Amino acid sequence: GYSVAEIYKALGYTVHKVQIINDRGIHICKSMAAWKLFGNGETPASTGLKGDKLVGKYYVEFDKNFKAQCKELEAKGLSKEEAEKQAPIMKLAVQMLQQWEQKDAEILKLWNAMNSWVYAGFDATYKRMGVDFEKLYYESNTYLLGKEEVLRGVEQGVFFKKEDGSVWVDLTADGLDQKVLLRSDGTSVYMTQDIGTAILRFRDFPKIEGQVYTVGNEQEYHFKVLFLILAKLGYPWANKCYHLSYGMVDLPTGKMKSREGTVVDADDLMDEMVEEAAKQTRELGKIDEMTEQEVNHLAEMIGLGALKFFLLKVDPKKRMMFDPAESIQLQGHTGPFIQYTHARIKSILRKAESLNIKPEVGDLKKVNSLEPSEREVIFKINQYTTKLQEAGREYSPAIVANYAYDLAKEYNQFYQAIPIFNEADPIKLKFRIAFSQVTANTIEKAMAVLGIHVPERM
RNA sequence: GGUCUCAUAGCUCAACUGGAUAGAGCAGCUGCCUUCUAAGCAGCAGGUUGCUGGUUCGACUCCAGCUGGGAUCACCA
Repeated sequence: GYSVAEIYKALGYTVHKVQIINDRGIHICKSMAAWKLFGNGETPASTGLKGDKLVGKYYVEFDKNFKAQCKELEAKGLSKEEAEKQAPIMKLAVQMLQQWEQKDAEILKLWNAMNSWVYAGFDATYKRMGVDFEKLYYESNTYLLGKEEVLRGVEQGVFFKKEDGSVWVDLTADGLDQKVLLRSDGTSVYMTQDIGTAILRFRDFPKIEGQVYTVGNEQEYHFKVLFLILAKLGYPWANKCYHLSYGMVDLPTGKMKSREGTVVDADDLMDEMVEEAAKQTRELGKIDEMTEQEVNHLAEMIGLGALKFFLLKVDPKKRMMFDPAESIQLQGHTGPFIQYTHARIKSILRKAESLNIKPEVGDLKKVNSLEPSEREVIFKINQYTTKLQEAGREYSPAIVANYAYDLAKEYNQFYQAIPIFNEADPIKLKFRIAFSQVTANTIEKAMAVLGIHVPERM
């Protein structure tokens, strides 16, 4: 999603990158409940853990205890549903949610503390990845507007109220079901909040034409419903909202489940990749004239480049297999392959400069006398804009990623086939240096769209 | 069960939206560093594009059916 925003920026659009933060609801309360029971007052400061990790730990802790308690209750003869309701730890979480909605001071304090830990943790991770958002939306704020809108919808007759007080939308005419928008006790659901968030965004950024939601494909139904609701409420931009539904990531060991803690941790992954990059850089003996700081900087660039490229090279709409062992690869169809090509070109450009050879495109009629490998590279360079447009149309950074790879691949073939500085003809020599420079620039641009930096040497 | 979605080399992925001999990487095998960085290049091997039909001059691509994965259909988020 982030890279799609960068694609549109590169195409000249104005883009606002925003994020919704789900800071409301039972899932936070689960962590809170487990922390209260087993936390012994732990904080990120006291444990040295990142805030999001600490809260995540108690989310897993909750699930563990919850399951154990359910099992116990089921052994006593309760049904599964009954046991899930009666489990003491779940009762505590539900109670906390109610207290939160009633603005209970003590609960709000704990909620504030744990949320701030999570955000601080996320911030650190985003910062390292080079991801930033212009504005964050908090569900705990936006649900109120959503509620207003739903009630307005009832007045206008696009939604209806049942006897128990719950509010519904009827989407059977659109081939869908009836969906609840407000619970019988008047509290809001996930959908309510998203209605508010959407409207708020169009108020905050009046000039935008539409919105792209980058959310996993398990929420396809949700967004289908959301956009229909927005249309029913009379918002003309409703049909300019698009759900970029990305496929889930599978691990060789099975599915990722946050509740069970079987997720690949982004921070750990980045550490591993950077470490591997540093190791290989040292083994290849490329750090001769580099300071320790420069080596670390390079390793960070390569490690993160490898990771980002690995994730972005496949079509986001499809389900992908993420094999950590394979992602750590720095050869072949990878980010470092492209970074390496860039570094080599830079090396050529430095040499040309030291020899005082100026890049010059010269007479374009020479195109006919081009070597095949030269023609391939130039052909590829010229595809950049087309590919970028295609990527925008398809909402697919993979198109940019594979373009950058293809360009690097073509250039490497030329590089191998024709040693530039052996060329006696100065016109050809200058021309080759010129399109080498353009290649490097194009690689840099394409990679920048993906949030990947390219080094001067590696 | 309804709806949606996916299936391409041993593995991970491409294929300009219906065009020529389906391409890369990894893994395996062979070569290439006294020449701009070998994180590279060249080559070998690997395919009845899940199956069966249909439309078309032409199908990985479109349609139907089947098989097998996945998602979703909560007063969860």
